[in-house]
Amino acid sequence: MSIRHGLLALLSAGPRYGYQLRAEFEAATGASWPLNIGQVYTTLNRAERDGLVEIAETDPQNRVLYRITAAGRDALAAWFGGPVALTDRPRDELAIKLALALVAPGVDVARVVQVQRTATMRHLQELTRLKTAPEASGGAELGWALVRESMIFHAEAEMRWLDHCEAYLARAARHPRPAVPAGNDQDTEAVRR
Amino acid sequence: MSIRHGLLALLSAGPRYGYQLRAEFEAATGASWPLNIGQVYTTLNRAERDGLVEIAETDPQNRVLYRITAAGRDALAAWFGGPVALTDRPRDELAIKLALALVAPGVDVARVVQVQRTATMRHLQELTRLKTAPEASGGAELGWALVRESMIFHAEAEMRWLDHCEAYLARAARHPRPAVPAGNDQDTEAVRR
DNA sequence: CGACACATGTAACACGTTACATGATTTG
DNA sequence: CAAATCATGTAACGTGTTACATGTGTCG
Repeated sequence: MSIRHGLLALLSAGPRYGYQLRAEFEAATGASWPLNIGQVYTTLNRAERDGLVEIAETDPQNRVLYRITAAGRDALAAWFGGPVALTDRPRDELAIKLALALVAPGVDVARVVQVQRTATMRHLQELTRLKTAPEASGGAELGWALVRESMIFHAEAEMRWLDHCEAYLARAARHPRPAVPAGNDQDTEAVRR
Repeated sequence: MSIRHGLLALLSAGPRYGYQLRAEFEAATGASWPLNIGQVYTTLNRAERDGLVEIAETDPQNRVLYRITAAGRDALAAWFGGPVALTDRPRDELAIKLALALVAPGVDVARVVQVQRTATMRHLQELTRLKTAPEASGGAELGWALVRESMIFHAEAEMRWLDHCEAYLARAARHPRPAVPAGNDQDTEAVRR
């Protein structure tokens, strides 16, 4: 629901039209997550369906202006007023991947960790490089800085976690699990009952 | 696509049926993201449609066993072989929220940060509490430990980021932006052309 | 028997994403 | 004029999510 709320936030400053919303959304977040223009219109339609926005009028240039409604302001206030909960967050694909690499037979977990480390490291370097880059356009530079820092912090956390995993695996290698004796991959345990 | 690949990973150890897949998936990830049983069947159907799995046979107990196909093994190998890319990851709702709180009029950004900090802190405490909890069932304890650590690392990163944001805001408060003089929230800038 | 867990499946919906169609306007 | 950009919209599809329907087996 981040796009929906994001558009509501922009509309809370006054009526906007579709293209303008995309431009301002990307300006505010530093275009970290490019927003397809079609998505803006579908999201606006659904928000209108739900009574959060309404069509205000038409521009001098014949552009369709959307206005936030009272219900929309309520939804926005609820968004800003409460935290982003755990349950709101999507599954962490990397964590799932590693956890399942452990139970899937014939997967070189250490290699998976290494590949990810390389990619995350490259990502992290790119982000830090951007930090010192001469930011051209003025304006909502602040938001992009915050988003960028968020990405950096999470990438660093991921690097640390990968180190952690590697250490864990190294320890597990020294104290190996008995593992399945024969080559019978087929039947492990049925679901417990 | 994490669920799809997750099921493929489990099926790579041999044929499984729906309920079993859910049980093993949750066991491997520590039930961090509870998996609705309906989701398992729809995902299996779609994977079958795409030729990644096929129905193997029926159990002694009349349960429908799915088997991974060669194409499924290829897809799985590609998943494990490559990193989780940036573009694969969903939008970070918290970062978007903060970035837009900066540009939305009349939002107390510092309060948003504080509310989030409280929630994340509580989350972090719960996670560290779980770390020392006496884990009952044996088995795939390792995966859950890794997932839990991942959550902890990311929660810590979020706390640090929130501190960072607060410092940023405090600095901005000492060097305030001119801000809009009158009460005219309506029209900011049109999209640049 | 009745309640409960197991087991499979379908239907409907949400959001996000892409591709496409259609004009108007600008610009080289 | 031709190409590009602006601007709005629609159609189709993907995954994820929930609710519901249905039947079987078990256990008190």
